[in-house]
Amino acid sequence: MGRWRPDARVRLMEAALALYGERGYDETTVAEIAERAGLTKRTFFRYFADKREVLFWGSELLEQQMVAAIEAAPASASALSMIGAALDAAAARFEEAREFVGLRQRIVASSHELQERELIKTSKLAAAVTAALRARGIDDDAAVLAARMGTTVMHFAFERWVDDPDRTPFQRIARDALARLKEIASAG
Amino acid sequence: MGRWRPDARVRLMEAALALYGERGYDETTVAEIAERAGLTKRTFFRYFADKREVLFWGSELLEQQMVAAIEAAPASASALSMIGAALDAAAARFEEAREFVGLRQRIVASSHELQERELIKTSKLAAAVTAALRARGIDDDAAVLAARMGTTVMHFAFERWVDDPDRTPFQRIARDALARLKEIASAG
DNA sequence: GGAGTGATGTCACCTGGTGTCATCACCCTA
DNA sequence: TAGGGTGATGACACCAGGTGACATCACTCC
Repeated sequence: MGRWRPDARVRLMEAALALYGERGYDETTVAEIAERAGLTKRTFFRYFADKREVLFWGSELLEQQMVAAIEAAPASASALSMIGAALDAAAARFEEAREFVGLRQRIVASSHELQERELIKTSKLAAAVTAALRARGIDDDAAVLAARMGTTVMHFAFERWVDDPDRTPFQRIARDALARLKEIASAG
Repeated sequence: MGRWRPDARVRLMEAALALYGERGYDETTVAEIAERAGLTKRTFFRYFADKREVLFWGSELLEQQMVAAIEAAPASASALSMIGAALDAAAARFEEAREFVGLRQRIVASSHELQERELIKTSKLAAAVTAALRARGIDDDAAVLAARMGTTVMHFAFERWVDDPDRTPFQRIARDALARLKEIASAG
């Protein structure tokens, strides 16, 4: 076997992405992924907690960048304008990996199990954003609510962005969505 | 065995709730639940799609009642005021089953797997609310965003409500939270 | 060149989940 | 009142995800 060959994690990710894409998530076996990567089922589970997690590697990076954007916002910024900055950071990350993100999204959308995992990742992201907002002096309740509005807008914009034939930049879609959300909230 | 004894589904639910509460979700086996209910593992899976689903029986009812509240809202109502009505409906449901809801919540909070399932149920609820808003003439984007704001507020209020020593009514907590959300959105 | 170390393989095992068929309780009808 | 039909359940075999324990290999460093 490919013992000791480097990049086991990356090989496993690529194998999983390929197989999930080719024949579907449910129809793919962990043993098959491992075989394609020249490894063993046991080794797969040493790198990824479960069969789903392999698709969400890198979500911490998005989280970190959004948090960093909030930390870097001007002192006078309101909660929602810091959310706007975080969304800009997300935009940069999405744009730079557009095709990967698109494939990944199609796979996730095809499986109930994967959507569950996606939702809890979003929830974790919201928690991180909440903490970042609190660190910037936003009070607890407002931090929670603003962070959730942020992930709502991100999710909404993401869905529009991934299969937009015009390839409108994520940043623009997200900004419009955020503006729309404010409008709806104010009109109530 | 208790063949033919009625209420198999209810017996399974009660057994599951009891065992999850006593010894934890992960430490409970489906075979054990079935045994406690006087049934078989195979029968458990005839009533519930999986080990998690047994805790979410009745979530369709909440959905229906919130949708009904939107359908019954006055013609002049804004998207967010219809969300308010839906939250009132949710409040009624929560209050009438407070202790069950609390136990269930503690169990869900203890397990990652169960939180995932909870999140996808919330997402399904948001989709139903979105459809109801659209049926009331709210445009697509606004319906999606308002519905998500609604589940955000519901979730936020729910967390405060379940372990509030003062037993403040859910309705009041939710209304305050909705007001707070509007305030944050407007201040941005 | 040999000891140590960390990544991998091997194997056994548990549990969630499903397909298939037998079996039982109950109802209906002659 | 016997017998057939029907739907719920049991029994059994099986697959895949996931884990613990231990052996084994490649590589490094002395």
